[in-house]
Amino acid sequence: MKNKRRGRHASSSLEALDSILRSRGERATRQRRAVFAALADRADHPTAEAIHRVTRRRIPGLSLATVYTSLEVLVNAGLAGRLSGPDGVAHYDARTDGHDHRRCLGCGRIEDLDRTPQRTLALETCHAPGFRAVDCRIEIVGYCAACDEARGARTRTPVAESSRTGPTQEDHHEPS
Amino acid sequence: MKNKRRGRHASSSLEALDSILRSRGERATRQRRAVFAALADRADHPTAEAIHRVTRRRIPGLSLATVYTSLEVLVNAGLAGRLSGPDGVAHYDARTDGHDHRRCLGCGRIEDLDRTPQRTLALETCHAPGFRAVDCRIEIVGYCAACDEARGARTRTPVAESSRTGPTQEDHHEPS
DNA sequence: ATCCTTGCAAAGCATTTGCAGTCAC
DNA sequence: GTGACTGCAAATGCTTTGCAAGGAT
Repeated sequence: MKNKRRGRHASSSLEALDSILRSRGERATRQRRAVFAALADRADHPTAEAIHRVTRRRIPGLSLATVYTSLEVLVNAGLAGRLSGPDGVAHYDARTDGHDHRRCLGCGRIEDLDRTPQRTLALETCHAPGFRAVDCRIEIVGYCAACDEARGARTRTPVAESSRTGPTQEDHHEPS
Repeated sequence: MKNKRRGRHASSSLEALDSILRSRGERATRQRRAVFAALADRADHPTAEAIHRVTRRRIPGLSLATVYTSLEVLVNAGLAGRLSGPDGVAHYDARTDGHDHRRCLGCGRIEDLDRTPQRTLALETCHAPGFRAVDCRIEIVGYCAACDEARGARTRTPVAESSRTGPTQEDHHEPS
């Protein structure tokens, strides 16, 4: 089963984590390392609760509140990104380079898209007078192969950005 | 004062509202008409609470819960769109055609962008195998002229998608 | 030794829901 | 007249916060 991508930049980044945090006057605690490692270990974009479930296995007493504050620290330090979507819950991203996302309306899964031409174009053309652009967020919305097939020939209503009542599953399966 | 854009498609759409709702077996109530009118009346992208403040002037007893459910009905009927962003609150949009947005990190204001080349490109190229794309959401993030100037030469940290602790103002000024 | 962090629980928000009264049909 | 809709308030779910105990520097 697809275990590609696991531990992709965990090695290099985990070493940098300590010094980056310390250089910001913040402490490199076991909890923050675990949260960061759990995030860097995954190619999907887990929620705080998903990260909590994983990290709790290594650190049983770790609380969800700490996961939230640790993620906040990581985001502020530029070591993680936060994604907000129609589901109303925050998803976190170990990648901090500019890239696009693809969200499945069926299962809620968010995937990375690399070097898309529309991102390049958007960053080139978005510098309108009267607005200083610093970034752009691009998200392709649709159905992944599994969900598209599962729905079959059902209600194929082209969704815009509706359905907060949409996907419930967030977290496919985590490694044991 | 910039009152351009007010009532842009209110006339045509307000007439259609009743029949569209009725054709869906739903009722065209005074509250829903007011919510829709308030939304169509504005070029910015108000929150439910902002719409509540405006509609309450016409219908004093109108509750925030009703605004929420009315907006839900409108979104489901394809008469409005919902925007979710890093601020954690839902913004609503009277425009239902595909278009991009530009969000100011200073004041939180969201503006429409018409026919951007990156949207065309994104919709053309996003049909990857194993994914059926139905839409794309593109948001340019940065600072509007006023906010850019107000910040002056301050902390010009290029923001990615961080700062939930960012903008507080959501709603410039509403017509009395 | 200092004081930043954690864990717990409680508070905060935005949004949803249950129920009785009301209104559109 | 009937059943959907509203208004109120309470409930929900995600996220943040206050405080005492614990841990990193």
